Amino acid sequence: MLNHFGHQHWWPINEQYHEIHGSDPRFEIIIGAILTQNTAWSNVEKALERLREHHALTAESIAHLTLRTLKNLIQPSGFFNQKAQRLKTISSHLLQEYQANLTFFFSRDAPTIRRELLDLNGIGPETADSILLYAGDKPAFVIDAYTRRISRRLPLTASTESYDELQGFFVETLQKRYPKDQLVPVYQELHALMVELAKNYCRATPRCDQCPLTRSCKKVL
DNA sequence: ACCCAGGCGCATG
DNA sequence: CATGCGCATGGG
Repeated sequence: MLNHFGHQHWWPINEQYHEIHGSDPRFEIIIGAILTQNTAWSNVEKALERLREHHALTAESIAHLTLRTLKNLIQPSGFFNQKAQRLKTISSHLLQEYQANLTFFFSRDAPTIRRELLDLNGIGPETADSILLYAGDKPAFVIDAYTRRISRRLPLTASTESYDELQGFFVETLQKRYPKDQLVPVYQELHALMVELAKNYCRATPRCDQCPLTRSCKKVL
């Protein structure tokens, strides 16, 4: 997939990104992970841009905005009533418990942070793992609708697997193949590549959970 | 006029 | 416990 699609460079965390956007990319990733819940990324970009224009890409600002203003800002990303509340919840949590210091927040092991995130209303397993992997550089493999679709149609696992079971399959397989210090970049790249693969060759159609992958899709694999 | 998108929480049986 | 449903927008 890497040969076919090239690097996906999702959420690059580097100095350059920080300079250009003037906000902590880790916080943007946290916000983006919530805004993209069952939503096209193009819509999330519109919402992020509006937040950036209003200097509302920090935990402090979001925690202090009125709910009404926040809903208006993120309106293009859909589900804005629930998502505005969810952004408030995570921002207030980071502010009150960690003084909005993300280095402090991420300075613990992944399972601890994961449990803490799952306790917040509006953060489920995928959102938690996306935050851990792409904002925290923590080894948390992300399972999403695309990953699940490909896994079912190959098939890689039984079709009744839970989130944790499917994640376990990927983690065990990858841990055997890569040294520990390579897992984070491998998780980041592989997840992004599977999304790209599914977008190109494995789009959702009604009652298509068992339909075979196309030949061109298998060729890439 | 449809269908789809990088889920989640809550209400039912 | 496990499905089902509502949430809302913009692009194909």
